[in-house]
Amino acid sequence: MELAPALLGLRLMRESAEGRSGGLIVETEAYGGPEDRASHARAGHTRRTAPMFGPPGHAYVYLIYGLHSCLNVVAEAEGVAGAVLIRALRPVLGLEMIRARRGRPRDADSVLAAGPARVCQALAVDRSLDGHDLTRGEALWIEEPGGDGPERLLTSGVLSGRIIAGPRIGVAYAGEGWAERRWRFGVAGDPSLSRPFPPLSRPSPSSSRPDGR
DNA sequence: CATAGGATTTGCT
DNA sequence: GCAAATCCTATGC
Repeated sequence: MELAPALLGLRLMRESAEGRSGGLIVETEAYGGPEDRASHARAGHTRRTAPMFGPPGHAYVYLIYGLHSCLNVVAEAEGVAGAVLIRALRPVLGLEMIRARRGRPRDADSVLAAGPARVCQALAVDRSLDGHDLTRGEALWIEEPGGDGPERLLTSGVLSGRIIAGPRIGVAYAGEGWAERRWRFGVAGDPSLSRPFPPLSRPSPSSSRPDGR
């Protein structure tokens, strides 16, 4: 859980035959172990979820709806299930490449990786990278954003106080309070968020319907 | 062994 | 706003 907000502002990098591309992590979601009814690990240690129980800092990449890949960073010590879904990036490197992979020439740069499956398509991440070590700086890795440019605006100092939390997306089925937990984190106001965060509201019976979808 | 459904995106109504 | 696309895991008989 602590890892999810900590990843905000870091750079996710990809090196492939086409060259290097990457972006700043601006939205994440935390998933727990078997006790978390919204987590893939709810079914325990299976072939598919094995990376979630593996060493931290490795990737857990799965296929959803038969066509989209999603990337997680394994979060807990080996043997303990937990992972952080990368829900959105702000693209900063290899824009041409990213645009070509996405195949949507008319989209604004900011939305090219605004969504967990878009992140994977933008950086050409698929299940061949399932279990990949993200700490070694090869093929796919996470690093501190150095240098200058717009990235500096997202480094930790400025970032603190700009992190917002909300309920996780698409887990209404979980019930028992797991669906309501605010384990989705994002950089407030960032143009690359996958969708808005619901306003933090006092229960006002008649007026609103804080949906989340 | 059969089947239901999903941590999503897109395009059309 | 709604449904399709499409694979594979998990679950139940």
